[in-house]
Amino acid sequence: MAKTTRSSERSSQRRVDALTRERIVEAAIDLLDSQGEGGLTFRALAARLETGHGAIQWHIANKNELLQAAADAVISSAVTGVADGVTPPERIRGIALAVFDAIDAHPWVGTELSREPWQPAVLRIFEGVGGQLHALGVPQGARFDAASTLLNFILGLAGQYAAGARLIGHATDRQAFLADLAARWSDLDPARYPFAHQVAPQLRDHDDREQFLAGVDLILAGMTAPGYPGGGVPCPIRPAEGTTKTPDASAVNTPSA
Amino acid sequence: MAKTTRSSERSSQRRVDALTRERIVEAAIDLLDSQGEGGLTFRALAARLETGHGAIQWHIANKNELLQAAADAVISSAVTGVADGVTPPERIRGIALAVFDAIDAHPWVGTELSREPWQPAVLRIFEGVGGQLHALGVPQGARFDAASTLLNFILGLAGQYAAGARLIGHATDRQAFLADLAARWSDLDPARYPFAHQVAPQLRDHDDREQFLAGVDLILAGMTAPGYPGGGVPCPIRPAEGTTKTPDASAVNTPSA
DNA sequence: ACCTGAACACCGTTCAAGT
DNA sequence: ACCTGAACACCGTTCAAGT
Repeated sequence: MAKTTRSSERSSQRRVDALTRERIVEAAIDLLDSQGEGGLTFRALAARLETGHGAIQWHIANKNELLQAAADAVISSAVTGVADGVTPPERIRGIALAVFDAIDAHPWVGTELSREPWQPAVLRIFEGVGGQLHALGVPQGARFDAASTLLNFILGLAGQYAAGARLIGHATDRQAFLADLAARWSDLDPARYPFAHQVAPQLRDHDDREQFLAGVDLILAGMTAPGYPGGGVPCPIRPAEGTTKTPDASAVNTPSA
Repeated sequence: MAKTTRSSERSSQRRVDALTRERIVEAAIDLLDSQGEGGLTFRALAARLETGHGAIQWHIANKNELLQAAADAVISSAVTGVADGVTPPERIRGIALAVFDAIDAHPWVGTELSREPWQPAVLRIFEGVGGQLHALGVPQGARFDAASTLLNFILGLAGQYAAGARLIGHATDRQAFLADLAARWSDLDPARYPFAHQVAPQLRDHDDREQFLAGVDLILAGMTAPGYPGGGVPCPIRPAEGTTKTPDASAVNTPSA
């Protein structure tokens, strides 16, 4: 063992705070959390890591790569923590809520997710929800569309929620922000905006997290509804006992043709 | 009439190409369409309008306001063109597709919609879909959540689709882009990413517009599914005859308490 | 009221030069 | 291989000064 760790020994003989990709991403997350989305610049990052900004760009090519790496670190740890061994709809809800809570804690993640398609973090979410559709009873031909629907809903909320957080500071300001927005909706011409005018009171008092979960449930309900492909089968939101076990990879990958 | 048009006569006596908010927004849209999202700068706009960039910022305070105005102009004209007098689900589909097509023609609109919550353009979409929910049979208490779900789905796709368009040039490149992405999904470790690995072929051949419509239909199906509030009532996607007329504003605004 | 253009305070990225 | 720091080519925004 002493022999095999030669290279890691050598790296540990450098300055303890050697500049690594990992440390850069970590510092970027700290900076984004504490200073907001505008707070991440190569110069600020360089100051925090006590180096030049050119040094950072030797490890990470550009800002896009840095943001994707930071978002993936947050989403990866959020999705990994979701309880396993529950029913498929429960797992989908769990993943969705984990993403929501991650964005709530790190609003810049929401901006980043909705900014770049199919970045690693987005793929994780797609896989997380898509992997449950087989066990949920959605037929092979409809799974891609169904997963895409859930993903786009999650990303849509991610963007909106992040934008809201960007606008207001946090928590307490939210009440005032919603009250102000609800007042503006209430003042809208009922002839031109009857719906917005009508739901203004609900806007003021609603809980984003609950509304998000309601959206997930609505889409889950649609997947098993009569009229949707694969819907109408004797499989309500909760699958029949005995089918809740997550199928192994080989079963999932059985070609459908 | 000659007397009442005095002020408009006076303004028409100015240079024909007087700098107005309208002309600025129009030029901004042209610039965004032709040069892409990065093409809109106050300097480029000033050059095109043959003035200084300070002059523009006298009419429009900042870039955010300019982008919102441009997006609203596009969405407004798109939503206005949707056929009236059809069934509620048909109208929701029509509005959703109008938004999709507008983003397809002006990808920067997708970026802008997903960037800022409750800007005028977003409110138009929200009203457009939300206004159909009553006639669709969604009970009062569930309408806000339902409209929000549809809206977030649309905005999620808006952001992703715009990001895709930002990445690739247009049309023909799309085939290559999807083929490349599908190949990468296919190469993913089936043990870690079974779902993405499995749907890779579908990703390569899918049509974004059809998938978008499938998502709208899935959510519509959920609204009338058993298990969802108001679902299970004898009201399939198409409401019973005689209830399809859009209720007038006073009926819609009846307080529910 | 409307427009000008210089000045300010930033950005991300590049790159020759060092160790 | 890894890091430095100056230089480049931009931004949006502000603002005293004009007409």
